[in-house]
Amino acid sequence: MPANLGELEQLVLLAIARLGDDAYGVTVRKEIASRAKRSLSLGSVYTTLTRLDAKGFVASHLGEPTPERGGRRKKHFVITAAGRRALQRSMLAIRTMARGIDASWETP
Amino acid sequence: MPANLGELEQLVLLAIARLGDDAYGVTVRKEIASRAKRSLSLGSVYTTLTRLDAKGFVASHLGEPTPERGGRRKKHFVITAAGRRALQRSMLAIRTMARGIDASWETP
DNA sequence: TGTCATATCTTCGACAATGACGAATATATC
DNA sequence: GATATATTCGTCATTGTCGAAGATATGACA
Repeated sequence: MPANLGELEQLVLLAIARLGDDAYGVTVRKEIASRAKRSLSLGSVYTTLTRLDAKGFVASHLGEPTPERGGRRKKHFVITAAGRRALQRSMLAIRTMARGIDASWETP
Repeated sequence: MPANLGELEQLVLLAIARLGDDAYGVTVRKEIASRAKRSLSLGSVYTTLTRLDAKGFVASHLGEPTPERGGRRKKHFVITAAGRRALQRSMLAIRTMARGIDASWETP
């Protein structure tokens, strides 16, 4: 069970790490849009979130209803230890391949 | 047609960049195995190579038969300008998301 | 000198995993 | 109830992965 991560899975995992407590569907999507300059539908985000959960790479818990104009309760996500390892492995693979080629591939 | 790259596509592209003149199915596979510590079948490599070609991210040309113990002719690959751009975009997205989180995600 | 065995490489065919949406559904507040 | 906020569903496209089949050089040898 090698459990490799797809590109979007990596982005979502990173967004969660970056958002800390405030990581849930809508904010994850926003973070990816603004940071990675990549727009995707909420459906895509949730699908990925659900799959990461199924693989044990993230854990979730429902938040309490917030006073801000009602609406359904938020489902917050955090990265698990396994998710952290998987992400590090993925990123290391890419970095290792990229290191030492042309300067333009290096981390700026 | 946003043309995002999958994770394996990124690795294959990087392997080609790294191999220079000597990039073809077998060597690409070896490079990924030894560098990225990721083993995959030749079939997987060729499938990816073919798809990248179809998208115009790599170009190919057949090499002359080499004297070394016969065998079919090699199909050499090089990255195109479009491929280079796509790869840079992909890597930038990940890097931008990764930057500034916990120190453990940073480029070592 | 033909043709066969074998080493090298690439192509095929099939199916699993990921990516991506839009529409449907749930649930707080006012 | 109306509406804003969030998540789940159903579906299809793209990417990832193989194993097996096909192609083609060379070397051996009858």
